[in-house]
Amino acid sequence: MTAEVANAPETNAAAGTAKRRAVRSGKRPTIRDVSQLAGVSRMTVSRVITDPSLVLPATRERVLKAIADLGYVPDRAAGSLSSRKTGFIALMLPTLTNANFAAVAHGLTEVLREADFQLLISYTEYDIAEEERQLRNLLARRPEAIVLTGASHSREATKMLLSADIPVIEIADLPSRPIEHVIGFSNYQAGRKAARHLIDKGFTRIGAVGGTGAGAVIDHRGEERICGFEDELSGAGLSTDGVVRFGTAPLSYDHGVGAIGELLDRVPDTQAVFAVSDLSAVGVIMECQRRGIDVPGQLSVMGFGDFEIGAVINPPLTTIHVDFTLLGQRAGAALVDMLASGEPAQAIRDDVGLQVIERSSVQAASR
Amino acid sequence: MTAEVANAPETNAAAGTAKRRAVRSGKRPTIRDVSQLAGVSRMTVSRVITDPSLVLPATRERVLKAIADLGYVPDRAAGSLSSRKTGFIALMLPTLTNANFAAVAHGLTEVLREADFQLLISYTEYDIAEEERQLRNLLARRPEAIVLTGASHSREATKMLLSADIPVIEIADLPSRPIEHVIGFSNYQAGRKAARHLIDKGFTRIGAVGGTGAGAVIDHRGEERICGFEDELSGAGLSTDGVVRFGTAPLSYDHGVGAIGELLDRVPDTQAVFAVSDLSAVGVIMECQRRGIDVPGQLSVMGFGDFEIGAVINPPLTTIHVDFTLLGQRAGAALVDMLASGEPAQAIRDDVGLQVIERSSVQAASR
DNA sequence: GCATATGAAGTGACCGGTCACATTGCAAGT
DNA sequence: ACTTGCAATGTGACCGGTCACTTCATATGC
Repeated sequence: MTAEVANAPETNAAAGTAKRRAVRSGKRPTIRDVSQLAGVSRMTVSRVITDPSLVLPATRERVLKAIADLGYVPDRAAGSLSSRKTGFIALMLPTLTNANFAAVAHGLTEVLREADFQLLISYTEYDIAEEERQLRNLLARRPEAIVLTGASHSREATKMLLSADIPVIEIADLPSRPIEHVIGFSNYQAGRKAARHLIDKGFTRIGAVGGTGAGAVIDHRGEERICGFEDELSGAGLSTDGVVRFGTAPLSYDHGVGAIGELLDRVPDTQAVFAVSDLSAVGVIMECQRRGIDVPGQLSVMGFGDFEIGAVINPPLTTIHVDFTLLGQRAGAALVDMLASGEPAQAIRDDVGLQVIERSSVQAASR
Repeated sequence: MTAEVANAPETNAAAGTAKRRAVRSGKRPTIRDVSQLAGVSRMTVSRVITDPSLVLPATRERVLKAIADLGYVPDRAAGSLSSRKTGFIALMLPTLTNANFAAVAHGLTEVLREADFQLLISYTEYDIAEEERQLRNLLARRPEAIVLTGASHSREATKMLLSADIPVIEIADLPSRPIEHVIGFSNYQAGRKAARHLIDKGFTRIGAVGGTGAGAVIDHRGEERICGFEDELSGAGLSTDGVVRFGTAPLSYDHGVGAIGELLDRVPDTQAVFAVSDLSAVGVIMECQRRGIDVPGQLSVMGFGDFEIGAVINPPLTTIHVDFTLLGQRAGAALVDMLASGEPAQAIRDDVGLQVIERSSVQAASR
């Protein structure tokens, strides 16, 4: 027996029968088996599956019955080869262990499911070399389009993307030289906006915590936010001594815990901090509680990403919101359009924007 | 031009060339093009790709050069059809918006990447009907194995899984009648263990918060934990009045915020609460803070899942840890073994176990 | 009543690889 | 010198669908 059903030989009679049939016939039924059983040609079966309206109801029923009786499941690999349509959309993200990127995947799936596309998800762990490797694997599956986080790719990766000759959408950033389509927001502007917000609240000793920009594993988007933040600070004539780069991507709660320590060592009288990620910001707040530093009384804290946890903690976190689900949905909708109509789509550049969400972790400076 | 490069006509000279070549030749190069350019047969090219050791180094170099010159990327759909090996492993989860399930995906990928398998991820949103639909789509891609969250499937889904005739691994549960292999832990035992822990701390008025068991969208695993919890409570002669089923899956922070309100309305003098998910537990703690209820002074809180946030909040959350990453890795390793060796593997039943993590959100009852 | 349009179903080639087996050249064994 | 063995490469069929046509029957128009 190929596969024993442990502890439950009686599991399911019907299923058992199906199983035995599959084993007996030696292999899975093909479209040919179905056509013979239904007494029609293979093409008719194919039509029943791809566009039933092309087949007379009576015939259709016979075919459907044959399909059900045999437990036939079409082989998409064969179909893809012939029709040159795989129904795959490739998605490459830095990681799935990040609620916002997971939201992108959800948004995309939602839209693509209806159009019968299957997402091929890959992740790079923020590693550009890995991105190239994964990309090669993905392209071998002949996706009809590819969605990836934008802005920084290896030379070879860019080349592969271009010669793949399929729609390419970069998301979660707004690169100045996109490969083709872009649906995202400016991380640099997010940083500036954060700084502006804190400056407008009357703070003058303002810090920030982000990841280090060294090594192969870099969070470019986070770094861009930090750069924007620094520039805005400088532009306002304020010191950037409180901008701390600490630890490596992916940034999580721990990061904030460690980074705020370093920041306060450096600039003890800091009034407000921006963390490049809400997760890090939550870590900052928790560490402050532990140290007896009142947030926002003594230190205001601001994050980025509007993660769910930010709204729940005490004090609730002021942050910058980007609608990642929407971003995924827009990307999906754009792809469905492009792939349905002929190809020569105008290059898209879609900024989904940013929004400061004011909650109570930031409190205007007392004068 | 097929695809305009917005705002950056000068993007990348090399890439531009590749693009033009692809466009000029009209379509992607095939193994035939490579073989002609290299002056060898198609089979030799195929060998260079799948097992270079079969080809003389000199020949190999010529082929590799031809591949590079043409920018050839093999078509796995064609290869799959012929070799009857797709290199796909299907993974079906309730959602990706859950750190623990995402961890499973990560653990699996890690192991499978090395063996050159591509994960085909699908999620069901805790909906059994959707599971069936997704399963059908997945099976059409001819995965060589399938990994899914265990215990409850539709009749039709079970049938499809059995007749697919590929290894099936159920994870994140330990169904009494598994389909084939199981790598997981007992959610029911997790519930009992949680109750035991709180009872041992000396509490007598103990509550719990979980999701409702009604409707199509059910979190069976959470419900099992609640059942185990109830049983242990009853077994100890304690009341189960404080066991609250509230809201629907997926459970997050909000759930705890709402559910603790209902629980305290019902049983105001509750001493300790178990939440079926850490996320919900965090919500409970934050809501208590807001209401001025001291945790753990007035109310002890315990969660499940050992999510990162639990270690960071104040007070740190007592919880039950399950190593989901390990779970994914084990599943991956088992699959690699099965697929490498011949098939007739012994049915696996692997319990990765549970571990109570004591932190300070639970404090022994004062007598 | 007959040419023509239209809908339903069938035919054979083909998609791009890989399988099983055949062929070739050359070193080793007797 | 003549097998024998093996490594390197080639040959043609085939995987399971779908494409572009063709065929056939029936409905339609004049």
